[in-house]
Amino acid sequence: MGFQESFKALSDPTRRQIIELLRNGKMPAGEIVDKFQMTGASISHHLSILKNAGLVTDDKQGKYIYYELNLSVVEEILGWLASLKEEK
Amino acid sequence: MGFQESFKALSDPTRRQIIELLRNGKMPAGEIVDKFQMTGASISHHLSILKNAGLVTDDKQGKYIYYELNLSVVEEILGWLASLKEEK
DNA sequence: ATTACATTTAGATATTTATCTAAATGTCTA
DNA sequence: TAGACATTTAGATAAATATCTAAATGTAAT
Repeated sequence: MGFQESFKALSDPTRRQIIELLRNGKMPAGEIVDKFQMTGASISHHLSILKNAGLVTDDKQGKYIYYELNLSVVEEILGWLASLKEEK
Repeated sequence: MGFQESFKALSDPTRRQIIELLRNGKMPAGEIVDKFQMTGASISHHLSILKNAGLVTDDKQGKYIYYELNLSVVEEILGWLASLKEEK
């Protein structure tokens, strides 16, 4: 993980929308797919990038894989950005 | 501008380092170049991406071009990230 | 005016990335 | 156990990106 992957993950508009969707709680992959005009394979790719960056976690429950926002990574990024406001 | 360009700009490690350098105040392009093992042309390219994203401003004074961090864009990103902590 | 300096622009190349279609994997249900 | 469903993986392609060298631009100093 690290900022590299986090910011790269956030630099794509589809992935930012996915993250916004997940603000209200976990959601299965298929339901996420339904919100976009893009193949499931593409969304799956985006989800794996978000997961790799630590921004989401996944939880397999039988047929479904639930994705959930991981706020601790969001906090790390917030911390870095906030530090820019102070001289070193 | 917009989040698209901001996050893309922040997704490169060289550009994040440039931003950290500018935490302590403005700096001319050449001095920034000196901090990296990369050609001036490449740094210039990175600076133009940061500028295009609104993350830095430039101020030409004779021979030198001073770059300065623009915290208002940092604040916008902070705002978006912070909003992820609240349900919609 | 010439030269030197500071920075950017242009053009080229190799790498990364977003997306697609098709195929594979795993799980449930009839 | 077949078939349907949910999701991912593989492989391909087009577009974007980071970097370089070389050339251009603009400014200052001699």
